[in-house]
Amino acid sequence: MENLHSKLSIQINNKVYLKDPESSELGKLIISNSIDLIDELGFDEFTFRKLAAEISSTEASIYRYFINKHYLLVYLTMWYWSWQEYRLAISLMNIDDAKERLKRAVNCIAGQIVQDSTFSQVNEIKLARIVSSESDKILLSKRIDEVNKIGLIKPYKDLVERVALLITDLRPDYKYPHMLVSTIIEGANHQRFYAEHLPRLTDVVEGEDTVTSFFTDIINKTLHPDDK
Amino acid sequence: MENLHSKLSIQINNKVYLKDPESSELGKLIISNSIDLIDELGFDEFTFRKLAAEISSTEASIYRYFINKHYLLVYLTMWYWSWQEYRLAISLMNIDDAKERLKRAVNCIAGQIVQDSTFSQVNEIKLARIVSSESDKILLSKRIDEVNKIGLIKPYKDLVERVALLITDLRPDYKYPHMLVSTIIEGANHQRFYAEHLPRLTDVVEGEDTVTSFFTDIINKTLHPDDK
DNA sequence: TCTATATTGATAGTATTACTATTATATTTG
DNA sequence: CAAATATAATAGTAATACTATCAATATAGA
Repeated sequence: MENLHSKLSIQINNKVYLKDPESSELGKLIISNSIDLIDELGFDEFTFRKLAAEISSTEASIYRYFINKHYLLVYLTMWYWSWQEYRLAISLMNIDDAKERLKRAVNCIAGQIVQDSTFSQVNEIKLARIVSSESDKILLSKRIDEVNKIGLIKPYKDLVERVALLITDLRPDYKYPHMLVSTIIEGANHQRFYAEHLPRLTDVVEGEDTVTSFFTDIINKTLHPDDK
Repeated sequence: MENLHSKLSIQINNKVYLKDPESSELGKLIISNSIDLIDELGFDEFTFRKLAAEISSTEASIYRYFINKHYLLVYLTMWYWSWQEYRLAISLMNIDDAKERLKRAVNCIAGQIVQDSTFSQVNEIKLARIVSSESDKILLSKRIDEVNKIGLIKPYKDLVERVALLITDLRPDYKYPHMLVSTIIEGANHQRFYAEHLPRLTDVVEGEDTVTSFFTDIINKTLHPDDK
């Protein structure tokens, strides 16, 4: 991806934080170090106390930014989905062919993440790993209705919608575009995790991006014009 | 499903518990009430203290059965996958046609759960809901390697393997049978949850089992003989 | 430059959780 | 009936998830 030299920042719904972490040095430290720590410890073992120690600050200071660690995770996850939508938009720019657009979209949502230097305090590789293993704690949690009501799932729904539209462009009569997209996004995350820890649940082959091939194959066959 | 009058019980790897909960009345109370409570509160809010209060026992007594609540969840989840494999075996009994066998398998793993009266202390509908929203806390957790090493994921891997074999029977050259099956099982769980809480991620239609139709459609098209 | 305001740090405290330990009392089994 | 076992009752600890208070410092506006 080409470097966009203008200063970009991803806008996040202000209901997720008490004070915008992008607005101060401490806030930026909270974001970048929480990504490191959650990736290292897992979300359950991650605490504001440990984070405070890491950045030589205090629990109380962190609580001025986020009401609790669940909302910090929501923030990170929202950032990630918004960033994915931005990546997708870039990847589709100036591409007109519907088939090619969809192919690129699948690569975007199912493919492996590489570091993006546009956003300095975010390590996208670690963040992708976090979203991969922890985002179900948001999407499938008992708090989902509360979080959804104030609009915090919007970035994810927007991403799904955008790719679903590409499917509808190509095959207007396909009945399950949203289910297909959300299944691919989450399935890809799971499969990548399993490849490392539970290979018997997968068919990954060393040195190949089997996950992308698998979902590309599904998309191709499921939206095959012969089956209209 | 016909009632099997013989006393069946699902065998669970004894490394998941300290004392077999099936071996005593208290143990059975722990299982049945933990299902009720986790379904009601969600796993994060569920504690051994609350469970103890519910069954008029004590935390210490529960700790004699399970070293912690994570392992109790593993127990419940293992039980569920083993039960699913049993259901599948029953559903395939005396059916010879490979296509029909696969179709039935997909209905089993993606379809809606109904109560099974064979196992009295387990409410399968609630348990299915728990597995649906909480099992990722096992499969995607930092403890997965430890849990996997002692064989506690075997029931799930066996279930996936069994269905994957049906796919291979039908299409020996299909390259991703395990990924397809694990994606369907987990995807179906997620989609059912979204249907209730985040319908924009789905294409569910009131009164239809859209989830099963969606995955059946994927299976049919993905394994379509014309694409060989 | 002075002052008001906002931000952070330092410290302390509370309720709850996730356990462990000890002892007493039933209950079962041999 | 004695011995072993299971459970209840109670207590206690370290860690977590916060909340509250106040002092120090930086900043911004008049």
